[in-house]
Amino acid sequence: MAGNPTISDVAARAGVSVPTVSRVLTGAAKVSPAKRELVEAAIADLGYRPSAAARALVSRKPQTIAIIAGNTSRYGYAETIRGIEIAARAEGYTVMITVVESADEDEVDRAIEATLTQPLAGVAVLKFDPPGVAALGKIPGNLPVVALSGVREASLPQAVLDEAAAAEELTEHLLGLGHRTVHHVRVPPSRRTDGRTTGWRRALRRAGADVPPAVDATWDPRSGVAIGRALAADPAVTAVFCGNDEIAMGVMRGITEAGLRIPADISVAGFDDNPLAELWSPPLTTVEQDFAGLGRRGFQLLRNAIDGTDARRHSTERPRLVLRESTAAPKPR
Amino acid sequence: MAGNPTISDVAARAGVSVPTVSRVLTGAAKVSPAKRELVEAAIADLGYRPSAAARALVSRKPQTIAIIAGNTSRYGYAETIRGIEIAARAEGYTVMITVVESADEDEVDRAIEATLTQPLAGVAVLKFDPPGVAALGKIPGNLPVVALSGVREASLPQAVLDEAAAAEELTEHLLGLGHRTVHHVRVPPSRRTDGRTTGWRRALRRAGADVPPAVDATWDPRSGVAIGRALAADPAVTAVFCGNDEIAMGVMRGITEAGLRIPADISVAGFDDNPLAELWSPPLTTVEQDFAGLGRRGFQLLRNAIDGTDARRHSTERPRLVLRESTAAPKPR
DNA sequence: ATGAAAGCGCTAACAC
DNA sequence: GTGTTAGCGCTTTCAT
Repeated sequence: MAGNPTISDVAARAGVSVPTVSRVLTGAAKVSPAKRELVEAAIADLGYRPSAAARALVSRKPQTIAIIAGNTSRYGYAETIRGIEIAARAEGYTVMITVVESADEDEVDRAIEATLTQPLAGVAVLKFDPPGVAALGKIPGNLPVVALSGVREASLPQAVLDEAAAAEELTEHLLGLGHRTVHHVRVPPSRRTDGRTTGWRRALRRAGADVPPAVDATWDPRSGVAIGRALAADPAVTAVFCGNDEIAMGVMRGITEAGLRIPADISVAGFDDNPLAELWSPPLTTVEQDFAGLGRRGFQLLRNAIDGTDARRHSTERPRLVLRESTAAPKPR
Repeated sequence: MAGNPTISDVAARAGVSVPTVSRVLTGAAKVSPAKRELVEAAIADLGYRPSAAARALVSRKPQTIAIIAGNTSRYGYAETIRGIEIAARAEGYTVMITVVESADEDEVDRAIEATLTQPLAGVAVLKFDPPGVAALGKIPGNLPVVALSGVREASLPQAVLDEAAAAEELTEHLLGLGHRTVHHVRVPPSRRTDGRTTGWRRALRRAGADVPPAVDATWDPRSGVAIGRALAADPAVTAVFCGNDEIAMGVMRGITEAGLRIPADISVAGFDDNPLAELWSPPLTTVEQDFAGLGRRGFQLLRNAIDGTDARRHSTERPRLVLRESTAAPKPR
């Protein structure tokens, strides 16, 4: 026996037929205790492990789900993936990850093709960015899918973090402190607009405040530094809402380098509640997003889709404001 | 045709035999241009996609590798996984991730079993922590494996970041600044000792400096705060080397809360060069670890093992010291 | 309760 | 070059 033992090796060793071994394995039908014991002993002796490939081939019930993501290492992405993985593992699913780094059509196609080639029970797409959006569009309709993201959408099962509501609440908090308006630094959005920007604008409009143009940062926290310096140079800027904590940290550094203090001169708020946010100086006011929970909820929706359960297809959760020391009332003029 | 089209649907549609379609697919043998075109048209029409399960079953050349990791979201882990994934994808491999959260025997077994059930070309294990070490011990010998880690080891192919050398260099730097000794805060080690601790101790010993007991932190950056406060209370402490940047940030916060300044009163250095390290106040002296590169190198070694190439089985890289502003000469007494 | 036979979708081996 | 035949490791009939 050169390679791994197969089911027929087990059958031979136990002195039973192959289907009987299969029955023991799957528990699908009754097997007499005596034979069951023989089979189990043979399995243990041989170190036998069933082949998922052969199983998926014949039973058409793959136990693998694919996660498609534009990134795996940034905080929100990594935590969401972790949440999916934990929920999936708990229910006996294996997880496969495909990274689609750009929305470039060729790259998306290649990645999707490679993934869909696998026997998949379903797919979870992190629709956080343009690659995610592009990937979602390519998944064939007959495969169960769930989208995870910050922006609500109609057609597919989707788990959402209501970023717009949270951003609105945060902006209102800033306005309530007495700021005449709030400036906004965006992280790269998944589409023309994103929930954080939408909520921010909504709060400003409702309060009748000026809506200054949003400033675009990249995902690199360092991109916030120059933006912070520029913001510091504008005396109209008293409060800044950043698209994520990392950018906020860059912006704060830029503001500090320009000689202003936070929050005395300018209030800065972030988004995500990165584990380092509370350790920052000053500790960062932000919005706690339960990414791992998003992942878990997403997996549940995917399971519903896989099982054909006609259960809920949507799940929304409202992120929670975390007030710390980087925001305060504007200084009197 | 209820489900997905199969290779025989394609063959029927193109008016050729099944193996001919297979030959077009794999490029393994010559097919006349005419038939090739027919086949390609049929594939496109049907939206046919070969089944990786069936392929792996018969060809015994799976194109999937598994990554086994104790965590997916912490910086070093996430970056390493990203590096493996990118390298693997570039060579046509799909990546599957298994998380083993604890070294608990049952959990490790379950996770490994579930993974090995898949048709796998090979496995990459992140041997950063006890779960990784435990998992590594469970991989059957006939499966290509690579270990990625900070500590050199003999028997398996392994890609390494020479943390001991880097930690030694960093400690020497601190000693060279005039500190009588350097205190050390450890992150949870993968075994009794880890490279960072080893390098630190080696430098101290060689310099004839005191070797204070190492203090243990958890992975949570907040665990550093209390440690920082305690360290600040000890007047003998003038320099602290932390096992990673996040802990260093917690420690710095604790020291600052205790009323001391960095680096004037106490120098603090980290490890990893987290993207936020240079934005911290003061910017953190640390060691840049190329985790993504570690992942890439690891994948190459794994490929060697898979292909049976008798190429190198080890790859070491020396992390690079990054001097910033959190370390300085001790203040004169 | 159990075995024999069939077949999942594909590639390998062998004719021609 | 191309078709025919076999068979990967397993589950699913269908007998018994």
